[in-house]
Amino acid sequence: MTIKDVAAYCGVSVSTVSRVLNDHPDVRDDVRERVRAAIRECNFVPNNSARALVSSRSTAIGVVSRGVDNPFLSSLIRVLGREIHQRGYTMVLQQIPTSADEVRAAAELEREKKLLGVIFLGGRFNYTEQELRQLTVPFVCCTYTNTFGDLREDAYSSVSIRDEEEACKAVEHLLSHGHRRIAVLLDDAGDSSIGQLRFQGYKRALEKHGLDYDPGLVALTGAYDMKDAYDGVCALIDGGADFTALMVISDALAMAAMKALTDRGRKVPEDCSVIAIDGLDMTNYTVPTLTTLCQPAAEMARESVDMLTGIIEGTGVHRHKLVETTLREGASVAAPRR
Amino acid sequence: MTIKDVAAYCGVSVSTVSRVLNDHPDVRDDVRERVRAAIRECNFVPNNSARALVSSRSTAIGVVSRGVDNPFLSSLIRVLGREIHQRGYTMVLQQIPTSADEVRAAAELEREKKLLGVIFLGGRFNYTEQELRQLTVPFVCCTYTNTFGDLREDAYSSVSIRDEEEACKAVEHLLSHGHRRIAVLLDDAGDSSIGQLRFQGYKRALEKHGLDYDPGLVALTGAYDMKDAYDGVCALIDGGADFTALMVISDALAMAAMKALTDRGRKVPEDCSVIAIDGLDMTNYTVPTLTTLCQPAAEMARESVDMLTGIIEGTGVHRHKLVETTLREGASVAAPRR
DNA sequence: TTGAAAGCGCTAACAT
DNA sequence: ATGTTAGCGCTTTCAA
Repeated sequence: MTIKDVAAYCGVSVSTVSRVLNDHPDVRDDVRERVRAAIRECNFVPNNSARALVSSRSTAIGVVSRGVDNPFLSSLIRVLGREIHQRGYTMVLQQIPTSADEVRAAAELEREKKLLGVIFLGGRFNYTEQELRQLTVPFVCCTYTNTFGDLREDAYSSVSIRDEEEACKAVEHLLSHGHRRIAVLLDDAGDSSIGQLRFQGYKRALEKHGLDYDPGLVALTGAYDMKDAYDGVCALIDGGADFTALMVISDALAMAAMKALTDRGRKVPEDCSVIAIDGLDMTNYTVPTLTTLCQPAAEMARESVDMLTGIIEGTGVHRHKLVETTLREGASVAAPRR
Repeated sequence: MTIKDVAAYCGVSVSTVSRVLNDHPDVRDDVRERVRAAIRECNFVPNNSARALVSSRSTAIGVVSRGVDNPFLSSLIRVLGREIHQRGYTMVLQQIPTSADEVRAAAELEREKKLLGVIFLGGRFNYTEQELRQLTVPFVCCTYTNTFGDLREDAYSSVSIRDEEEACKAVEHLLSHGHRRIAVLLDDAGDSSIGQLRFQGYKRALEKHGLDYDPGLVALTGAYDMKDAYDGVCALIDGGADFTALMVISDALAMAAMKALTDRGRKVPEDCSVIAIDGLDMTNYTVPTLTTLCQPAAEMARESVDMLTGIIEGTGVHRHKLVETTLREGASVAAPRR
């Protein structure tokens, strides 16, 4: 069933059907109705590939998100959708597995959907100029910046928190409560990841306050996974590690960590304080409520869209915005007992 | 930058470039290398719209999931991806907002990606034959069935749990522990939703065991939302409702419910037991661990793909598979104190 | 207000 | 082994 069949079905030309499809004014009302009826009766659904192939301009902004089940990214996507729509653009969302290549995905999407620009979510930290040449539209990295790549600063935009600094702040929050033996839980997924940056922040905080870094206080998870996090913390405890507080690199892993502590007979926060970074809505509902540094998702989404539309419309230039987290005091941090 | 440009760039014809792109054997090795180099140097990325438009057959199976942040669906998607890939097909994932029309989305995707079939996740319960005629390929509803629509049974496949019966089982689990005053938490999103079916199950369990249905023991959430669930349970308690156990229609809402109970000074399970339906991995990590009826996500995914590929390959017919949940005993259910 | 016709970028016969 | 060419379904001039 094509536009041609519909045209034949109601005795008009394909251009007329096309006009109806695209709400062009130059169609007589009765003809318009006749075509509409035909479309309905034939269950005709236009082929977007063909449309995209031929139509020159679009209003599409691509959002390429790596990781299907990262809840922080999900909340970001929701706000992005709203912001993009508000500015009169259309969001084309592409979620890809963590193992996939987001740049390639974006490049293909750019051609398929005639994108005006791309917003990357949860991508890698080490893009090269070479690989980004696949893209011919402007892009912004949301939640991260190209720390380890060789991109020129004026070649893209980014919105992110200072991961290292914020992790340092998290540890300092624990320090300010009197903790001195502070453990850390992180994923050892890759070397150029958010986890590593936050781990650096952990070490810097210790150093800054004259504490020794003790590798025996590091719990590693093989993957970014709650079971692994749970096991990691259990192993730490079972190994006899002596700590009164735990810094976790993300809210999701912190949930598993609190469970491990509880199951091993350590009350949170009495026996062990826990702090994390992210600020998921969900961790408002853990018992106890998680204390965490919230990333300003709404602000990050707004900034990303602002920057991108600025460049698309020629009114802005590439920038790199750093946003601040906000401490959300739950009930998972207290002074150490001893 | 098109295939034509690449062809010109290295002095061959477009067909040769096309052959290289599609790994056709009939290209001399040195030519193949030359073309590959050109593709790299030109940062050429093929236009999938054009490819899809012209190529007749594909191996694509569409997965259309309504609801970006339903964690149960996320886990399903992961398994579906694996299963589809294993059978030599390609998964084309489309996640759409709850407000969107999944049938229309699927129909557009069908044409764009030349789908062989569609798997719907989290869709509506009331499809009409008429609207489904937009689709010209077979489809299966995963996690639900067309309870309220007029689809003929042999027009589609489905894999789901018996929502009403399972909810009934959940309540009976509470009854078996000696509970008699059992409250329920549900979303009043729509009338034809999973929530309603499970609510029916709640009422049936009471009836079956000679207990009166008390509207005063129903907590409603406006939306499917943790904050609403939390407020709903608080309102129930503050209103003086007298109950020793709570049945929640989903794991996510149960997390919020347990938090509300805890915040209002009711210990789970000592003062109030909680049971839910879903079996998210995450609720293994709540404190206390949630007792819940687990939907067999892996089995559901496998069955869905089996059914669909069976029909695609002509070796199967449309069926409606009902799967059983498994009780995962956490620590959120105990005998009532009084 | 309508229709005819030229492509959009690509694949797949068909020729060579 | 490589090139030529006819479309895929649609939008968009341009003419009528």
